[in-house]
Amino acid sequence: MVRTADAPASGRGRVNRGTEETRDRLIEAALVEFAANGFDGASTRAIASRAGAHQPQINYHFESKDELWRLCLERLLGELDVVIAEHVAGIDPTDEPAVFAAIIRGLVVFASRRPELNRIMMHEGTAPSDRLTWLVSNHLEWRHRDLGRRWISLTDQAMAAPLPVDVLYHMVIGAASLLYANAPEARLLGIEPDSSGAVADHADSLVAMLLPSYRPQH
Amino acid sequence: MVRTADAPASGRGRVNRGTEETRDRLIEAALVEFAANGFDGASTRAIASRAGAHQPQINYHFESKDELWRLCLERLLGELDVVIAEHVAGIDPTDEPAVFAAIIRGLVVFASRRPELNRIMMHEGTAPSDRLTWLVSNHLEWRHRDLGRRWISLTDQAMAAPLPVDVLYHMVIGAASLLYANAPEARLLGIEPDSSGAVADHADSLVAMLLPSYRPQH
DNA sequence: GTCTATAATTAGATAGAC
DNA sequence: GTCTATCTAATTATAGAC
Repeated sequence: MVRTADAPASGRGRVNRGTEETRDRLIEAALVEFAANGFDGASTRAIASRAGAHQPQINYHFESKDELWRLCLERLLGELDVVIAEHVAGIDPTDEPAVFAAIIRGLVVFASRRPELNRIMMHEGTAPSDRLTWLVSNHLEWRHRDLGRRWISLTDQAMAAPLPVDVLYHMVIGAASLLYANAPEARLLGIEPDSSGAVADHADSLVAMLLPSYRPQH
Repeated sequence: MVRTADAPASGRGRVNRGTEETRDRLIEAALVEFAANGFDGASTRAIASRAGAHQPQINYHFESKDELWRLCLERLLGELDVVIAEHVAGIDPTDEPAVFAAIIRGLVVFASRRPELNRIMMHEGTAPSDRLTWLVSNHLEWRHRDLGRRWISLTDQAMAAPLPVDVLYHMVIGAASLLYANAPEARLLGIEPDSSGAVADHADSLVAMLLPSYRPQH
């Protein structure tokens, strides 16, 4: 089914190319600015400027800076899910170590490609706020529970390193993502986080440390 | 040699009790605010209020908000050095795995006691800035080099996990500190980062993962 | 939908009385 | 040294022409 030019859609299905594109560019620019400078440090002027738009367009396309922030998080988390799904695809779901290893690899690869998500979460996690409460209850809680369940199952099978569940989540995310979240700092230290092969090595090392008795088949 | 009351010191050696105390409280309050909200999110009014002082006192005691921030970092880094020195004290310096393990334990213990340092560093590491350049060249560079040298030596002795030097620093710091840096997030997930015994277990787990063949004597 | 102009608030820093 | 009052600049959000 093709939509013809002389019969433009109306109402709920209506699509305005120019508008959707600007909205999209604003979200993309916002997520970069929020990641680099935090919520308070990211001015709506800087966001609009990065998107090639004017500052008042933000409040035309979004209810507030807060709503824009939430849309940034949902875009990034959606992309994370895609990358993890790609890594898990084709693996036997009953092979729990292999699935867990694929999730960890997905986390490392995503953190290197899209450091913005981990940057924003590290900014927001340092103090209670309405944004943090929204983020945890809508997006983080189930992910945390899911990873914990998998870890306990692997622990029961003696496949897991001796790591308490309560530290697993943050240790894994910290070990997987700080290098990329703080890439500007790393570069000043002479490290190039995205150099070829380094990301895969990083992921392999982390998997090997978490699942000492697991050896992936090549 | 005792300074008598009727001969108050003057010039460079002069000490004003009230002043030094206010200055001290302002630094302590600032470091908490910078850690919670980032440099931009921490207003000088909020800092002064937390210290029980008025906002203009900040510019009386410090040249600028930037200088106050640098003094916060130097206080925190000084405290980190003390905690690491305490953990390394009494260990045979030629026992490289034991020294490395003690440093890691010191990092975990300090991150749990004083999460402000890692919070601030995670805020600042997400974008280039004069603050970040100052921090890296004055305080982070030598620490990074020192840890890397120790890791290479342990790798040569086959005591280290198969982890590239270039990822070691951030993986260790991320694994050691994210739980405490993002404690407000962890608490919303139902985790109490500072519960008794958990910090020591965290440190032991991390050491065991990094130095698989090292077994500490109890 | 996009633009200019601006309202309303808050920021860091300063002046001057005490 | 500490306080009140205030300056200048920057912030988010809105009004209204086009």
